[in-house]
Amino acid sequence: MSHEDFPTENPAVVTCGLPYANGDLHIGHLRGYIGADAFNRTLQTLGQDSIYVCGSDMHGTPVAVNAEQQGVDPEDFALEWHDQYEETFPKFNVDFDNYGHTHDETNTELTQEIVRTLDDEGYIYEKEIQVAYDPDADQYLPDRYVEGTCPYCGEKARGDECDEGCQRHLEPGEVEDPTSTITGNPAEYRERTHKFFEVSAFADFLTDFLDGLEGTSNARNQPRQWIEDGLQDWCITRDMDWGIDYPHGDDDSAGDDLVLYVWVDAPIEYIASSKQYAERDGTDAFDWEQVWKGDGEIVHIIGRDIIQHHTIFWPAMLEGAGYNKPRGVAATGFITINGKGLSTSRNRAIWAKEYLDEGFHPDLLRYYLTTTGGLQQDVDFSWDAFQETVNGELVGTVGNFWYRSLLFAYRNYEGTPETTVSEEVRERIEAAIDEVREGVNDYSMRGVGQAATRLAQFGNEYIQRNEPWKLTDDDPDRAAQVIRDCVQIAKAVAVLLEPITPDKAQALWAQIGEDGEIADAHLEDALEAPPRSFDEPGELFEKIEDDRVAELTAKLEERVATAAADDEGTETESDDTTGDEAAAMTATEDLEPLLEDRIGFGDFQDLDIRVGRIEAAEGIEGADDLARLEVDIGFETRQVVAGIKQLHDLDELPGTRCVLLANMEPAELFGVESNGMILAAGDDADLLTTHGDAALGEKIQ
RNA sequence: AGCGGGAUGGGAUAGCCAGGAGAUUCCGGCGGGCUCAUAACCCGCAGACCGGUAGUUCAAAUCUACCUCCCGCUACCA
Repeated sequence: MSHEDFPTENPAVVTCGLPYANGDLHIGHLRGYIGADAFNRTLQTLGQDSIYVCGSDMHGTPVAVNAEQQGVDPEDFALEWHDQYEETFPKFNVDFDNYGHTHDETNTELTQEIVRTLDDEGYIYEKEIQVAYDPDADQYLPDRYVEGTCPYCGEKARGDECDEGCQRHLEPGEVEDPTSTITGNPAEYRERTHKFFEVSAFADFLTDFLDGLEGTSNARNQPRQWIEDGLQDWCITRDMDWGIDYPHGDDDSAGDDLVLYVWVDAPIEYIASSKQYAERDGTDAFDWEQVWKGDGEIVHIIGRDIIQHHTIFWPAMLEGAGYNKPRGVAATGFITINGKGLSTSRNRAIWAKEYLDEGFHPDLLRYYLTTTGGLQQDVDFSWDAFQETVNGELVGTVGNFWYRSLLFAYRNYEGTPETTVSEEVRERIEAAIDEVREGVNDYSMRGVGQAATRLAQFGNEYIQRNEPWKLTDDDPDRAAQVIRDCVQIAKAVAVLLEPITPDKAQALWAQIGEDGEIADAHLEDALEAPPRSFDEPGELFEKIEDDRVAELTAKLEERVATAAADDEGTETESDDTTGDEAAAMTATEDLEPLLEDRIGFGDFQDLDIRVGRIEAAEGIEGADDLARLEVDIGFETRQVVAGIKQLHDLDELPGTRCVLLANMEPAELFGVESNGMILAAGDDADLLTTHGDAALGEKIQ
């Protein structure tokens, strides 16, 4: 089964994975939301009737537990994050038609209705399983909140997985000597009746479904294997208070305290949010039931960690409840920072708020995140690469073309020259429009962005090749023609780039004197003549300077290093299987506290630290600790005095590599001049050295 | 362990699904041009035997098998 290309006659719904109401947003999240936003905007420029909806994921154990730890109601806790998200998205031009949350009435009702239908259709059954229970806290413990001993390898294990030992998946009830991670007390097992959704009944359906599924290849291929391995039924209830209650039937004795597993109600928010939009907007404007129950185009853009939820559980639920299934699932890759995995606990991340606080325009990040790699690829973020993209493509190619064309047009014609677009340019723009169409149909936002950038590139080449500045006097007609073409290209670039950089495209739109919103423009408008006159244009993108990048990079690295140092302290704790926490605590307490005062990168740069090699070492007469060293730092050999006499065997030092602060003020100690400072750690003067091939004299940076 | 994704000039990235002239684009390097423009822009050059091995084919970066190295997933952890 293959789908008709976008745009279709049907309404479309685009969604992104729901943010889990439990923490700050970072660029890893943003990548998905921005990608989906750009996808939706592109569909709209194609003329597709399309909306973009999402909502906060409010339920689940992490929210419940974190709220409890803070002594607040889980709803209040989650709503606080929800509010923050809702405020943040517009700042990145992520324009949801509706943004709800899973705890609201619409979602609650819809979820219960769907579950009831699945129950009525016979897809849900009860089964007794062993569930850990904390008698002191008087509550059942979802798997992750139980720790104990792995029955297979004897290592410490979590309730669901032997994460430190044999990696085995553990069924409920398997962990030995269970303790509650909430109270630390021993837990006991109790038999509980839970509800299971018969996913296994949908194997054939899912196989067919995957055959026709559009999107990224990983979202199609991975689930196939799971189906082949045999689908297991899905436990869809939890022993918790926080969540959506299992809908009770009259004869139902089981699910008293049961709420639905968070992954049941989370994707239903896609439907609920669409419904809220339609009801707010009037069903005439958008028919949510057509999309979800009739002929509609449903596209989910998600992270690749939640593929199975969207390609197995979710379509099975939809099928079982008589709903329409997604047309496409696009699973994005991850974001890495400077080549290493993003880690929120280690503070290795670029936070949404942080990015904005640094004063960067959201469109820069939008462009970077959507065009740096394919949707499916992992994308590395570094301030260096960010600068390169912004300065090279947005400033140099797009911005410069926009500005030079419009400025020339303004100065010589006070707007658009009165002539028609040349055939060559019209065809080039049409080709770019086709590239956008192909891009979105291939779920390639990169392709969409590049179609626009390449058109700007053509514009630069075109204006250069025709040199209108030479023609204004010699051949005014020809000059007018060329500039007319350039203004058209500038307008076309704006239309094509709108899905990626909506703000900047709008600014250009205004500069060429167009009324209204460029977001309402269609691709074909790229070929429509711009208004006759416009005002003097301004520059839309500005360069990011090198020292700014250096500053940001240093800031990030310092932060990660600080977090890593903290982490090491805690890691010692958890790695220590004998559980000697007291020792670890003491070790940390002995350390000098970290300085609160931060220094700028400039301050760091003031330190000239070099790689050196100790050539000679001898004690200084009359001094207890001081030694006179000769250190080769490439350019020269320095004499330095260091307080390491009693801590090292001086005879063994020559030949040792070391690290020297070279621009230390000279000092005289015991009559010996010291011309630098050897770096060493702690009271034991553990000498710092290098571990690679750094040449003598190389700067530490 | 199984599975998924990746491995392309110094760096980064496209092409692979629909196999065909020694391969895209960006950054960097070298040389040139232009001066309308944000020291921008345009042109040219150098540079990769497309992770390894073996196949299929007239023809493979593109298909098949095996292998190596990264990243990730394996469902009652959102």
